[in-house]
Amino acid sequence: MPQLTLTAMDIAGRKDRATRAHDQRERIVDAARRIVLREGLAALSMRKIAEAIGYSPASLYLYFEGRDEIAEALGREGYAQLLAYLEPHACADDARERLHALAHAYVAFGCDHPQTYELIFMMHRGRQQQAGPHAHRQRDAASKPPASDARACAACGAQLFAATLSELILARGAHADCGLLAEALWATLHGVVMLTLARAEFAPAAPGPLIEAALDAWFGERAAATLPPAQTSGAASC
Amino acid sequence: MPQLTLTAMDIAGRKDRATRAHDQRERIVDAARRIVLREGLAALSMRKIAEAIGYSPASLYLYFEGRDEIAEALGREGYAQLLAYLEPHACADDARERLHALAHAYVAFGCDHPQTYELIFMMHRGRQQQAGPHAHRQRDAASKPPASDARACAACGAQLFAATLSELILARGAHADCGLLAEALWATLHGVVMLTLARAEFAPAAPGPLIEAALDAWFGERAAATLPPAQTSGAASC
DNA sequence: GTCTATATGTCGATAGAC
DNA sequence: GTCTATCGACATATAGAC
Repeated sequence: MPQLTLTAMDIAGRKDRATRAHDQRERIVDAARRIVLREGLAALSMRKIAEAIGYSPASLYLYFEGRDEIAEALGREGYAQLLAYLEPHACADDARERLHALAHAYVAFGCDHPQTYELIFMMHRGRQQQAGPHAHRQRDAASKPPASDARACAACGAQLFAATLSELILARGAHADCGLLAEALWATLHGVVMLTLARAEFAPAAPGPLIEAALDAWFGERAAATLPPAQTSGAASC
Repeated sequence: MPQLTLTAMDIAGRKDRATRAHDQRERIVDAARRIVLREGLAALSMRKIAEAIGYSPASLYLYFEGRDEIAEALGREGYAQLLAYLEPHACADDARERLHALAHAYVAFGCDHPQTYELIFMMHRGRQQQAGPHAHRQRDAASKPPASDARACAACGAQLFAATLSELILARGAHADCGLLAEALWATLHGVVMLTLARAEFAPAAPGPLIEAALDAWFGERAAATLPPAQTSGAASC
């Protein structure tokens, strides 16, 4: 049965091809990650990636549509890194303890891995239309999903804290709009990170005490009974 | 007295020259501002500025050392704009009312003038070393002051709120570390703005209620007695 | 599948004529 | 003081040979 054998080989060949393509994509992303970690997202370019893996720039287009797709892959990866980094800090039994640990870890991650944090939350800015003459075609084509998994990450920043926060509040018998407070908490931590990364002059002298003060005022023991009630507008309460 | 006349003319001439130079600088900055407002800071280039005012790119270097100096001038201007925007919102007699108005106005300014906000707080990022081959000379020369008035703006973000905040807290007889809380408040508002500017998916559904919730939890009437005490570490208390 | 070569555009900054 | 011309570098992306 030569047909069967041929079919089997076809399948094997297809698998091989798929695997090789996958490996190449990984090599490319690896090189891209090294560049971003060393020089920042703004310095990422097809040429540099190609040079780093001994390719010609043209070959990269066999595996990725362009720079943006590579950057997006790095962003996904970065978000996974952030989650992995936070996970061990979410193990405390006490909700309050857990919330504090998570908050400090979040800021620590952002400050210690600025390039990765930038990848996650700042993919958009700069280099808006600095591309070549064919960029508009790319843009039109890429306008299908503004970001394939953007919605998945959407409120994820807040959701990182929402569960713990709701547990904390419920345990105290208080009734508050957890979604709103989680967003506020996320914004605060994000703000601390961004101010720190923006300029040394903007950074809070000591982020640690600042985070403590913020959490204490919001969720400290003495604040237990004073949380604002769920509001009529906006996000669903917990 | 020909000497005197000559001297007088010299002085007049010098004044003229200085005035003209000043006018030219203004023309340049005006054009630069228009470009940034229309296309963002990343799109600001010497060539575009020159074209906008009918100059050759080379001529700009007679009035500015380079792109960075122009951007810095725009940043100063943007900060002044922010202050001017906030001022009318700081007129309420009641400290609590004033704090709320300031907070909302701050976020509104950032969201409504993203390019200007970027100019103030994100001058640093991207385009780090995207310049030409002679950029290193520039960098060496410019390394005297990392930013001439950076120190002046340093904790200004927090200071925008510190006075009102301290008044509010003192009025209630509570004792808290105003500096720390002011920084936390600033970080929160900055975070809200940045998340909003970064991506629609990140932005809080409604910034208004979020700000209200944050302020209420921190400084709401029911939170009056529960503010965290001044801490031993960090900034000076008020 | 990979590369060379190229098209097309961007930029900062300078030298030297006028 | 202003411009032309240019240097030297960056980029995205494609066409077509091998």
